[in-house]
Amino acid sequence: MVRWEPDSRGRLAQAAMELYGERGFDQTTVADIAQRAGLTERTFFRHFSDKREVLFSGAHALQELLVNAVVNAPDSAAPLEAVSLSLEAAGNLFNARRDFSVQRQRIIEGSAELQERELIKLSSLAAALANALRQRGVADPTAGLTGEVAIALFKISFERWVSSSEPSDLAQVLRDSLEQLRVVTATT
Amino acid sequence: MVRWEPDSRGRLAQAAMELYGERGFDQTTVADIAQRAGLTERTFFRHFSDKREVLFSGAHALQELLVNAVVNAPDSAAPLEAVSLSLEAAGNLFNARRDFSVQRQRIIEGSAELQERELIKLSSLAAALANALRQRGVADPTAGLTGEVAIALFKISFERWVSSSEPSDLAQVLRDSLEQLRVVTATT
DNA sequence: CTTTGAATGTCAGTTACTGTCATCACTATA
DNA sequence: TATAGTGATGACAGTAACTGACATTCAAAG
Repeated sequence: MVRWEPDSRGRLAQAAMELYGERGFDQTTVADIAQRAGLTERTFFRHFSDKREVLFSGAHALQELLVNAVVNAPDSAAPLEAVSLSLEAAGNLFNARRDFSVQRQRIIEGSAELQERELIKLSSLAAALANALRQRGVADPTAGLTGEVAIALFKISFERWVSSSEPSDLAQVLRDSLEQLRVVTATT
Repeated sequence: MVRWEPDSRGRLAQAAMELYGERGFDQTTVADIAQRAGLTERTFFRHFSDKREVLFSGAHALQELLVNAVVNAPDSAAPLEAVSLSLEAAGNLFNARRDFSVQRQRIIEGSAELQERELIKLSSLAAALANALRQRGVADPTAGLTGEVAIALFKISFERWVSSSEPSDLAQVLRDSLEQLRVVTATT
């Protein structure tokens, strides 16, 4: 017989997702989450730095994916092409988890606090992409600018992807958005 | 003789700026701020929705400026040109308050909470710009994308502008960044 | 002089989060 | 087998951001 039920962290994350979905983020206390998971409030904060972080624990993996894709892009790829390849890889990752993504996004849209956390995670991704580009020898301000533009593309595309009625291919939406960007920035 | 010293809100804002600058945001309590302003904690929260908002009360005016500039841009202006005019106007506004901007940015950089708030304000600006473009008849996804790109340009430019040793012209930095963007997105 | 009203004070309460110490089984090592 | 860790959890007190409810103040309107 085990001392404690296994996977406390996973149980906490699941309880949190359920409660955020049922009552909304603001109407859920950490005590509620801990109780549903059969643990104490203190233990929640040992696994997650704050009440919001439960929804963003995947950000680290996403950042690694994006950065690796940029670093491993062919030498011939221009900065924007490199981050496009990177976004494409991320797009395929999300395609496999569309239902989860939609549910999660619905929760986030219901809370300003969660939107703030989402934005700072995206900002961190932009910085990481910029760093990866610098590793490729891209100078500033191009590196920083391309990182920000990549995240802007991702935001717009992700938004369209989760809100479309029939499931679509995020990677394709991303390519379309890039094409739109090229049109918008083209000098007449 | 007056009932209370005048301009409670202004005194609170000044006390907050001073204390955030002296000890940092995290090391300042609302009680500290209220005491320095000669008021109570409760009164602070009557003037500012939370501890962070003191630093962002100017966001509304900035949004109005940006939106108006887009709406009033010549009909002949393409979407990206319209937001560029808008950013140019904002640039001139900030040029007049560079010292304040630098001080404020230093405070924000010292606190993740403040960075989150800054990002959601910028995101709100992007949405407002997108709406202004739609008023001009720009369709989605171009409107949303252009709004996000404008904010990306602003972020990158503002960052460079506040961190440069010798004062420069933010409007000029913005123009340079736009030129960089055009280079980055140009199809080879 | 009375009344009214906007701005402030007072105070109790909730909740996110932290620090500290105790507890409990499992594990390695003597 | 005994004993000393070790890692995860519980228990509990404390801080600080914020909220709601009600009292207070004093200028201005009547």
